[in-house]
Amino acid sequence: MDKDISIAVIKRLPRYYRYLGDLLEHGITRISSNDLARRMNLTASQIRQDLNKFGCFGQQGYGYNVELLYDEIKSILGLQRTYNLIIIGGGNLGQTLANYSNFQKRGFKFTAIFDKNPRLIGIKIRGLEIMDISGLDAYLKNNSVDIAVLALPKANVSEVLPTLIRNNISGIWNFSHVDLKTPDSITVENVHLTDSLLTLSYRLSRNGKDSL
Amino acid sequence: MDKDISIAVIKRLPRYYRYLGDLLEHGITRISSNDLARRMNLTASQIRQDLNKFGCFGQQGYGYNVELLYDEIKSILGLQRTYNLIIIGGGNLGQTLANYSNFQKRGFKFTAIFDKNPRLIGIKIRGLEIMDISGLDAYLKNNSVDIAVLALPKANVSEVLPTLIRNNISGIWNFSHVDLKTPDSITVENVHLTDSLLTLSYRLSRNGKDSL
DNA sequence: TAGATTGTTAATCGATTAACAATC
DNA sequence: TAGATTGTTAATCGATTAACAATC
Repeated sequence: MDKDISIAVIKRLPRYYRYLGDLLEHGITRISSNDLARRMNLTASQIRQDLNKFGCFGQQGYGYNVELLYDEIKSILGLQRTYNLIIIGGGNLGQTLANYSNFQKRGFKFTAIFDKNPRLIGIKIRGLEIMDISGLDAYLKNNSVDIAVLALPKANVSEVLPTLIRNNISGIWNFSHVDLKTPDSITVENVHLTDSLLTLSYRLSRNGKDSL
Repeated sequence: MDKDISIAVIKRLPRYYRYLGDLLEHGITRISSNDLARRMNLTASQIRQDLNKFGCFGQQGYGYNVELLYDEIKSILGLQRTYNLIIIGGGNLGQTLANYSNFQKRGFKFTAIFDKNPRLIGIKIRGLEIMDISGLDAYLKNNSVDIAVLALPKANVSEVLPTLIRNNISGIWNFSHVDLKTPDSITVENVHLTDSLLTLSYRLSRNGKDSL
């Protein structure tokens, strides 16, 4: 359980997890770093280096036990527990995320949706009623919330961010197209869709497939 | 117009573009690498290195002209032209993306949406009627399409990917939770929401704010 | 002119790859 | 045992930071 794992490694972890899950589904019980590297388009060296940041999960002459490694990475990713999430912004994106079952399956539970638009308040999404944003502060005080999902226009972020900070939210999954200024105690993960699209157009106009 | 721009640099370009746009909006006409670095939480050195990969946009003793630099980066990102996009998958996510006006504003035009679900076919999203996926091949042959947006379950990707490849699509914006196997001529940009969320839970469970 | 700030070279830092002894 | 493959150290490669001469 080392400290100072680089971001590059962290970003590869979910991908390892995904590939190991696929292997499991296909009934493959063992895998060598070499074989996994070929499938994932990495080097075997890199895989062994990455995994050894967290422990010795393999066995010389054998490789890695898929199920064991899968469980280890699951635990490394913090998936042994569940998380309570609230969605700020009940528009298209907020509703789409609330409807997406894959998150729930992995232990991320949406417990509330907030919006300030009276037309949206009261609508039910997957059994969750969109609540008035004015109740956010009280909700945070009375419920255990781990992650706030920001799915609202960037112009409105400043209206809710102070409330989240004041209530010591642990994590923010930010879909708004701004970089948030938050205290160090809050972990922010950004999904900037527009940035992603511009990266694509850059590469299209240069015609290089320097993927990922 | 160098070759071999690293992915790290490419990923910073949209962020430069965004910050410069903000500066423009605030009527700021010049900026030094130092000032921009402070705002963006980068080093001045890195900014100058990044920009000089593409040209000499600054002036000693003065800094950078915001509008000029903004336009340069716009052009570097390939935003001097428009792109035609089709969305494969007319579910929640596909509809959300079609509704999102920011993309249109930057020159990304959605020209069609496809699905195989009879319940969705015929529904209009922003004036776009969801079409039967069986018409995809013909559509690609008769229309100029730059980017296909994959907003469908991973299980269904294999049903449409061959058609896209056969018709020489230039770019794929992939929201499906699989890594695509495509020829080098196709540029793929992945948005793996689940991976992003797992990255967040990893960091939450480790409690380190090694942001980005 | 003097001060500011770039473009660019050199130094440092970190991440990836290669190599190999240890060992299952 | 012999072969395979890990864990780990060393070598390489690339990206970031520092420094500074050039110059507006």
